[in-house]
Amino acid sequence: MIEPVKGTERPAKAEEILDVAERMARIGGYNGFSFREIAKAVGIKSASVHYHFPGKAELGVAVARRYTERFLNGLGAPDEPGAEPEALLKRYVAAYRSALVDDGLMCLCGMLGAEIAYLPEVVAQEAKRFFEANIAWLTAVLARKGGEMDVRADALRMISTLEGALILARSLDDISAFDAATRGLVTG
Amino acid sequence: MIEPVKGTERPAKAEEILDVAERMARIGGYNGFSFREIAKAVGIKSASVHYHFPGKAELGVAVARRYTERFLNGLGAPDEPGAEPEALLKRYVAAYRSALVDDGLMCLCGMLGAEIAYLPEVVAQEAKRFFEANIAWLTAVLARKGGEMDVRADALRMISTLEGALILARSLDDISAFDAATRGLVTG
DNA sequence: CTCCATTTATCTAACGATAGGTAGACACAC
DNA sequence: GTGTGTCTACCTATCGTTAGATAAATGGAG
Repeated sequence: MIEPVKGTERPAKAEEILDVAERMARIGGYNGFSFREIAKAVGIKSASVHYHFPGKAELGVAVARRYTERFLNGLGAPDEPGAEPEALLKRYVAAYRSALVDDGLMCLCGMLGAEIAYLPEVVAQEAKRFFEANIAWLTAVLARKGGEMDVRADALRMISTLEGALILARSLDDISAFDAATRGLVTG
Repeated sequence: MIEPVKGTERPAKAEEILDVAERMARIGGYNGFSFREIAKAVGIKSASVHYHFPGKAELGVAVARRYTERFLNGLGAPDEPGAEPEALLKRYVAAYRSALVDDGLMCLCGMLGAEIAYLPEVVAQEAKRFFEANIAWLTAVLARKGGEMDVRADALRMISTLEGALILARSLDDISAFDAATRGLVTG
């Protein structure tokens, strides 16, 4: 039997709860999921969800942490050998696109970021950490690419455009709007 | 006595309600305002808010309509004589920036767009209309400027970047992130 | 000018639904 | 028998919404 390496081993039911909560949050934000709805989806009662995650804030933090971790893992190291910086940037854009096109979901932290003023402080911190990690990854890749004047500004611009494009495409109910908005983001 | 020209004359109290609702919605989205909180802010009871706006959806629509109208009015005509296209685009960026920096508020329709899956249909339509009007304005300006290959794509990219930059800057609690993200958006 | 009807704008009080959260009992596994 | 995980049964708070009453202003009709 293969044991997970991470120190974040969780009961299967807890993982299930995170799955449902993440999907709901990526549609409707922090207010888009509730203990009762999650409980119904995973086949237990809402009181039992509190057994795995004491409160909504803790659940929100857990969802955001796992999301950020997976997102970064999916990107790979910014100095990945054998991967051109431009290919890494394209991979970055593709990560956003696939969320929208393949799963019909928004970026979790884009959702949290929009409503950040109403978030429990601990959850807001996780959204902030996601963006800071993204900036770090992008600046590392852009620095490797070279020729950039202000890599941090470019990183911020890329993230902004992608997050905004998700919102815009869903508002217009037109996936092609995402592609149009992000066209030329990488190859400039 | 000067009578307002518009067909949207409203009792002063209704306008007050819209003011409060808009400010709350631009902080916390559609779920960020409630009849009770609005009522408290304008000094009446929540039931009385229903006198002016029958339901929350109608209030949301009224807020969004007024917001869009004011936003477009603030931009001026895309073919405004004596205004360089580039100056108009800078005015567009400045509109977003001033909301964030001067008022500490988000774009209403960016907020609505983020949670659009949970919105009453009529409210979602208003958010969509805002973006479509913005695309129309920007494409008109960009077409005047000339030399663009795909004006619609450029318009979508500008809106996405600006909306995303608002979210990013507020998430990072760093206004300079907005400026960095939107630097070179116009003069590119 | 006065009387009556209507409108305007607000109130009190409550409704049913849903939210997050808690206490204590119960079953099952090691 | 000690945890682990789930249950039933509740709590308090807030939500949008409604019913019904009230007081003040408005506007014709006699």
